[in-house]
Amino acid sequence: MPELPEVETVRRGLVAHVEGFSIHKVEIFDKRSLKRNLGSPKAFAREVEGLRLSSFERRGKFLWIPLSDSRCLVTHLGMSGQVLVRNQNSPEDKCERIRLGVSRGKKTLEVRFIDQRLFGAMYLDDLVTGSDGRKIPVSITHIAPDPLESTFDLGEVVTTVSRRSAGIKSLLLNQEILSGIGNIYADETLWLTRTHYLTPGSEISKKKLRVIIETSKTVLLEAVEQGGTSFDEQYKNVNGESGYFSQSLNAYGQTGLPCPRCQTRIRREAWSNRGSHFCPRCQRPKR
DNA sequence: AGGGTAACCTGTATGC
DNA sequence: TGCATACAGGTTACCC
Repeated sequence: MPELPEVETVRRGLVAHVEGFSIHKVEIFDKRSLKRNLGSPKAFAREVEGLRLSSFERRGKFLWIPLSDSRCLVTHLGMSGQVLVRNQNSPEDKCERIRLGVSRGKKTLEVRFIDQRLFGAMYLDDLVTGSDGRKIPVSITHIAPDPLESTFDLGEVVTTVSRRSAGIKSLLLNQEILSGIGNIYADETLWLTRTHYLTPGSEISKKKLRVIIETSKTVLLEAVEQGGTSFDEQYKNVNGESGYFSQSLNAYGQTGLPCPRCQTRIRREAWSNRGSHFCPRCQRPKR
């Protein structure tokens, strides 16, 4: 479910509601949500309890809380993960997998990790200094900077993409080239730039690649401003509220609806175990 | 090395 | 109602 804008919305929600709180209790309802954690669930709880939530970091779709100079708690939401901040004794949420009891002074709250499909996870990890000098979890050293990071190198990404023969969509989704883009924002970026999703990266001019990557950044930023994209119960911010970017979608999930530019019906094609949405007229394949 | 595909899971919507 | 199928905001392991 969550791509960069949704994860950033969650991050901001945590900053607003639980920054400076300390973890006093850990409850694990489903161990499968710790699948990327190296130690046992007990060791996880032991290490996390007592620690202070001093800051919330993000790269692409990965979120982490530094716990010391060399350790952190990483959260990845997978396809269906949510983080909700609830009052103590709030009604139960479906598919809650992990609960962190947090408090500051007299104020006590719960940070609930919800995940229907179990593709997401929370796990403890070591922090290392990445190539750009930023401290990141070891497990994400292969994840490239996202377009919203100050170290993001547009020229480098354009060069990489221009050397690849894979389709532009799979390159935009490749988190080792640039991170944060998922199926929604890839389809939206390609619609905005009138690009067919199967066009090989090497067949697109550098000038146009530059426009495509810059457009992806604009789309991500606008979606962050709208609080992300929600079309069902699967994505909510930390308060359980929906984001509004779904109202701005031009292609993703718009199958059969008129293209906002030319009125041709948006088509969905099965692609790589998922779907690709595009306008067959505005986004013709290069012949 | 790079590209494509299947696998990991659960829940909901749709059609017969 | 019951059953089968399709589909869902991601990542990774494993083929070629």
